[in-house]
Amino acid sequence: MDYEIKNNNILLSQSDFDLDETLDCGQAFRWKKIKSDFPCTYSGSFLNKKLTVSQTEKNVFVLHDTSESDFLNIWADYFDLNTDYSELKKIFSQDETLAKACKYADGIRLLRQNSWECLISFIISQNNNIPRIKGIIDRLCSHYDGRFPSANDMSWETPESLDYLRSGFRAKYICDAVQKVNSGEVNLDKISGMSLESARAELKKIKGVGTKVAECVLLYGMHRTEAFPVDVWIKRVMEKFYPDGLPDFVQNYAGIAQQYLFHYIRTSGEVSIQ
DNA sequence: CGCCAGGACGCCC
DNA sequence: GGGCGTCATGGC
Repeated sequence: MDYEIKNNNILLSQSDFDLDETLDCGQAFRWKKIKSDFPCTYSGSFLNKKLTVSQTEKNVFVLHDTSESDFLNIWADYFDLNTDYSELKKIFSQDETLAKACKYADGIRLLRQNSWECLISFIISQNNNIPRIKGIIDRLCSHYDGRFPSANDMSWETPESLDYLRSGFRAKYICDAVQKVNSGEVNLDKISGMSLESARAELKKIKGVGTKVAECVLLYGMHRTEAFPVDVWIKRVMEKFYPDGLPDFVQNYAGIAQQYLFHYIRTSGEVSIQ
C-alpha cells in the first residue's frame, strides 16, 4: 500500500479503485456523496467509525481526519486494499463479456462489510429499488442516533414500532432477524466460518432470507467471494451471455465477477435488454 | 397513471 | 421440484 500521512489525513495512491464505482454500485447503501466531480467526496461509516474520503484524481485518494492506525486496522481492510484486483481482472478478461465489464468500471472493489448490517440491508433490499433501500436504511440509522443499530439495540422493536421505516412487508422480516440473532439461534460469526452450503441453510432460517439475500450476506458481509447473488439484472446477464453458466476460471471469485457484471449491465446502456 | 425494483413466502400441482 | 399470486412502498 502506497500512502503518506499529512496533517490528520491519509494520502493514498491506490490502483484499481474508484469511489463512485465502489461506493455506489449496489453493494453498500450508506455512503453519501457530499461533493460531486473532482475531488468527489463521500461520507460514511463502518463499525461506528466515521470517514470522509475524497478522490482527487484517478487512483489518488484522501482519507480525511483519520489516524494511521485506523487506516491500517479498519479502512484498508474495509476497502480491501490488500487484494490485487488487477490480477483478478486479468483472469476474468479471458471471457469477452467480463472483459468489457471490467474495462467499463475498472475501479470496483468488494467492500468487506459488517455481516449484521448486510443482513438487515439486504432483507430490506428485496423487491425494492436502490434509492428507496437507501432511504429506509437512512431512516433506521437516524432513529438510532446516526449509527447502524445492533441486534441488541433493536431488541425492543416490533413490526409496528418500525412503521417509521416505511419498509412495508419487510418489517416483520427485520424483527425475525433481530430475534434470531439475539437469541443465538442464528450466529453470524459462526456462519462466516461454515461451509458455503451450511452457511446458506443457517441464514435461511430467518424469515425473509431466501437464496438471493443469503448470497448477498455471504458475499458482502462475510467476504465469501464464491457466493453469487442473482437478482433480475444478473438473471438477464446469465440468460444473454452465460446460458451454460459462468466459465470455470471464475468460480472461486464469482461474486466479484458478479459485481462487475451487475454494474455494467445496469448502468452502461451498452447492452440492450428486451 | 402503470410498471418496476439487488425477492420471499405460501399455496397449488 | 416448478409456477403463480401476493406482499408495501415509492422511484421513475
